[in-house]
Amino acid sequence: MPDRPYHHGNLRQELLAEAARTVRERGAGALSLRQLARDAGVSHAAPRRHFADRQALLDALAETGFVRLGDELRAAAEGTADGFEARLQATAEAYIHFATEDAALLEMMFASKRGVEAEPNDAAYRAFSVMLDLIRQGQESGALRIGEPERVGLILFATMQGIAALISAGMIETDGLDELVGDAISRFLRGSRATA
Amino acid sequence: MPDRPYHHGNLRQELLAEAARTVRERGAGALSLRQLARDAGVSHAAPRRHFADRQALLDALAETGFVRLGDELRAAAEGTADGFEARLQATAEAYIHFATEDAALLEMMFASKRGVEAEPNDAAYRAFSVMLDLIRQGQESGALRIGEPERVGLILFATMQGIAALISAGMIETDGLDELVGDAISRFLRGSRATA
DNA sequence: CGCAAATGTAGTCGATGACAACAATGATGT
DNA sequence: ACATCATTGTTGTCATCGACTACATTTGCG
Repeated sequence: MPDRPYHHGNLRQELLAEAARTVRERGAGALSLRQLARDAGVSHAAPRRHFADRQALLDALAETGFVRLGDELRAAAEGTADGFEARLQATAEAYIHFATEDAALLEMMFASKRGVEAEPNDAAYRAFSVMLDLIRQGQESGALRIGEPERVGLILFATMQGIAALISAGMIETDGLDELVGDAISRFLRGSRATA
Repeated sequence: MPDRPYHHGNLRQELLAEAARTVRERGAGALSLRQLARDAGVSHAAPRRHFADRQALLDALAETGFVRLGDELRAAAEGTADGFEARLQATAEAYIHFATEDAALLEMMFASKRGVEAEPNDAAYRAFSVMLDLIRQGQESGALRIGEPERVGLILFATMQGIAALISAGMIETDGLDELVGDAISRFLRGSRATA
């Protein structure tokens, strides 16, 4: 039986992966650096070599969350070829899917940014830019007419995030969920294609 | 100099008030039962008589938050006499005001409900019912035509909460905020008064 | 080969939440 | 009045945690 080598080799990644698991299953509050260390089979101080403190771990987790969210949104948007409205719908569903699968993570992602001004190149912005691109595309195709893309995208993003929050809060039954999302989207579309 | 009496007399309320202050200024994570006890001038175990554990304190705080949010929304909705759209606008502004003044609390409020199915009579629902009433009123006045009030109210609520989340996350500059909210509202209105 | 940086370990400190046993106070019924 | 009992507060303790320091092992580079 091979004793574990002195150097783990991939500790940072393993810590992040296990942390993501814990957050998904038991929430961010249940996350303990020492417990992560035990799970990974290293000493209690080892995580410190990779994360200056607990918050740094949470921030890194939030960052990977935004990356993944951006990827999933983009995949949904680009994996649907049937025109603007269908793409928008698919993207919204992807967002809601993420939000239901990883409610605690999503909450952390937003919490991690409180009190920090947004940098135009971070993962959060790249996730948002999927919306932006979508909006621009809709405007070119004529499905959308009103407003600067920045603002319209923000409103769209907010709508999705708001629905996600209400789901997390248990204020929306998961039954009629797709229908609700579809309704919100088409309402947004109707409101955005009339002339101002 | 009067020694503090053995019984504080109003510990629960004082703990909640001080906790609200701490959450507002330094976030929910910075809240410690022992620190609260010190602030109130009682022993470290005294809070336990009023809150079974830390989470119970947070839950109570969230509850009072929903009560206050409901009150403020209702005051805004009812304190504006100039017709449906203005009322809607005022309510939205009240929501955003709450969200900017008490970002961490609002986040807590939603987090506290995760994994619990909504009860139709709790404070969260009463806050939401302000929206509901507003929607019904709008439909009677003819300003809104589409959809069951429940669903439309949910979408409206989600839109506000979403904008609030983006503000907390620093993704929305506070400059053009009122304008953005107004835009979101009128977009929602346009989308909801066209025929389905 | 040797040295420095990276990575992991052991030990410690102060703070915390939870709990138990005990004390003071106040309310209630007679 | 007063005995009794629930309420509310106190002291003491424990396990856990995050943060920090000093030290050990490994890896990689010159």
